[in-house]
Amino acid sequence: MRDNGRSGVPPTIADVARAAGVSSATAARVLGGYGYAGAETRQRVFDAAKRLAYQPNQLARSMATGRSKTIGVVVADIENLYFARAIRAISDTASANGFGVVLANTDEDIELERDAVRVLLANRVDGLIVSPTSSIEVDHLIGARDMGCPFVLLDRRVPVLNADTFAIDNFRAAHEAVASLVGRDHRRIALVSNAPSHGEQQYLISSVRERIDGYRAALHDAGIRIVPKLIVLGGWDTENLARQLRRLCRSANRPTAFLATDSSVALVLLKVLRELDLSIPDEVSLICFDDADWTAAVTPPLTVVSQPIRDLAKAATEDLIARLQGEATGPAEETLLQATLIDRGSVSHALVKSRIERQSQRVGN
Amino acid sequence: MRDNGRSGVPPTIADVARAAGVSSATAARVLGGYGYAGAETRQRVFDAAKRLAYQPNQLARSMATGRSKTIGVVVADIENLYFARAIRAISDTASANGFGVVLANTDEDIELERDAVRVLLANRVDGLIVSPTSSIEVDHLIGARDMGCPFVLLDRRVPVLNADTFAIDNFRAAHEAVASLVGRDHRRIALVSNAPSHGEQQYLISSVRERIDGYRAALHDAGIRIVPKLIVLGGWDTENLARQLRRLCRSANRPTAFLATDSSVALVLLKVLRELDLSIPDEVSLICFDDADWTAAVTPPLTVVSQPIRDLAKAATEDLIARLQGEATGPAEETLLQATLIDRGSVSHALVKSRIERQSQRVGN
DNA sequence: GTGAAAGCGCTAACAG
DNA sequence: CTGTTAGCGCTTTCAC
Repeated sequence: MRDNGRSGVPPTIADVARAAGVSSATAARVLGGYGYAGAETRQRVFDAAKRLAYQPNQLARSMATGRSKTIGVVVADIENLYFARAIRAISDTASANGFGVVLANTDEDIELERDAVRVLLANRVDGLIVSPTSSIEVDHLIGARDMGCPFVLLDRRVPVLNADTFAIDNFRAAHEAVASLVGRDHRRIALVSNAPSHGEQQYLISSVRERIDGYRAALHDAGIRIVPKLIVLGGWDTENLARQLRRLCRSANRPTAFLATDSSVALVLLKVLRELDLSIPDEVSLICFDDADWTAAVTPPLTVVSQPIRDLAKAATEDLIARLQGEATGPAEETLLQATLIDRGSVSHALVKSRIERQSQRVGN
Repeated sequence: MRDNGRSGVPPTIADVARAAGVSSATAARVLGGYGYAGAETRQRVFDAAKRLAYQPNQLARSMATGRSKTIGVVVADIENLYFARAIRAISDTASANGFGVVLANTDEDIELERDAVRVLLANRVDGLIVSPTSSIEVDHLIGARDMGCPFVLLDRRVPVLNADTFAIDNFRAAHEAVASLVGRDHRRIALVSNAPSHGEQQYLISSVRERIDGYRAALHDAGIRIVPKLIVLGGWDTENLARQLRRLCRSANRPTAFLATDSSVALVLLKVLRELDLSIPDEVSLICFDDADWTAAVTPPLTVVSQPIRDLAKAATEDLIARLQGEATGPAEETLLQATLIDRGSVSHALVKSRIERQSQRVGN
């Protein structure tokens, strides 16, 4: 009754072996590509396999070998361009190495992250690529490692974990961006992020924290006083962020330039500026992180900090796989890639504005 | 030597059973939540499990039950906003139902799609959600079904497959968009897509084909002649698309309005228009499919056809899971959701332009 | 209620 | 080179 055709029940190695007239061990060896097998036997097995449309059962294989050839990916949100690019690169790199990818979103919620890791562990992924929400609550990651499931960190650093980490040099990137604004005589420069506002410094995800540090350092280097109000944190709440920005832009001391920590923040800012009828770059200059495709198509095109996230994700995946395969067993390493400032024209000289105004008045417009 | 601590080897049900002083069958019953178990036994098992930090091995479970509690998702490209949203919704819906998601990209390449399906099948996903690249080469999908792996179609229809399908009413959406342009006196309306240009009608993915049909019908209804040159197909090649658009915009009979079949196409168009210094909506009107977040933030905000892709993806996932669980065993059904035209201001009256020009000349500007 | 035992499909020694 | 034989960790009859 078994395998009497193509009806619902996939053929097993035993079926193939029977059809080929060999033992299932032999069939397994040729189909699995390990161990020896005579040329003719080999052929017979392949033929039989093709005839029955045999598909190896990776589950059984994993069961027997103890390794599933899959890696788990834990990020905040696939819809976020940055992570989408990362996942794409991870997925490509993984399948090029014969690994599958199983996905989990956390929405920056530590409980969801815990769940996600638990599920992935239950599915016996061989390793994890994680962009952790918290740099404090990391017990589940330690637990994963204890259970023999290694992980690498992507985009965010958590020193206590002592794990291979792949990130941007955020300090430097922010420093460079702010310095370029300072170089055009901007002095009231705001930093805008979606990150949570409540907590202490240490509760911020490392990337944001480092960007803030870079921002501060650049201002400090230029001898510009740091104004706390110019650091705007939205707390993952777009409406809230928009409100804060509106208030800031209406205040007497409106910033002349903004640094947005990602493209979705830039979008909020763009909307607010349009509401208030403030033009870029004449009245307000803007730089944002992430070279989203739309940033080059809008008017004016946006000056951005381009992050090599695909390279980062690829490197992370290759590193994880190398470790899984026993190569690369050294101590934890940190790979820091440099971001690139792409000047497109959303930044102008801070004085242009007042010059224009004076000019207009003279003309009597 | 086994399980002497938290060292690399995860505890099994047998370990828990031993620690609880019961048989592994009993431990399995309480941990697996099936079959009977005395209240006290139950407690002892739970305690032991917690003490050992036991994590069920989903692989072994799948092996024994024959079902893996995972679904495979096959789409063209995660980086594409539309699919990213879909995947997010699928992933959320799946995990709400205790299912995992494993991912595969095809890049609109039929060979990659075949590979992807093969890998997913090998991993014994219980079912598939597919956005097929071709409506012709679908043997691998039929094969999957024959092997007992059911699938639902997302976004694209393939009637011969006779599978549950979840898509937008693309004909109607395009018809409505074009009609709204016609209503503002546009008569030279171009349709722009990334889809391949070479093949016959039938080789186009269904969504694009239906949008073209809707476009044609709307023009026909308005008594406007259809000009083949106004249907621009890029063939997944952005540069090529840009070239064609540039040529079209420079021609004497430049279209007064464009319908872009997705937001990435709109991006290309936006860039070309900026190059040629054509302003929206005064000189050119534009509607694009997909309510990408940036479309509302740019100047002017773009009028879009908003597709309920998240709802679609959620419905697809729920339907698949229902079928997997034996509920919903009826014949294949097609779920067509309606898109919504969101008017934001990138469309103006076709005559405005000439009127403005005449005015300017009168003023002598 | 609980335990013993037989698989799920494959790999991995180990003989021959 | 090829066949035999144990498992991998869990579920699932079937007795007790």
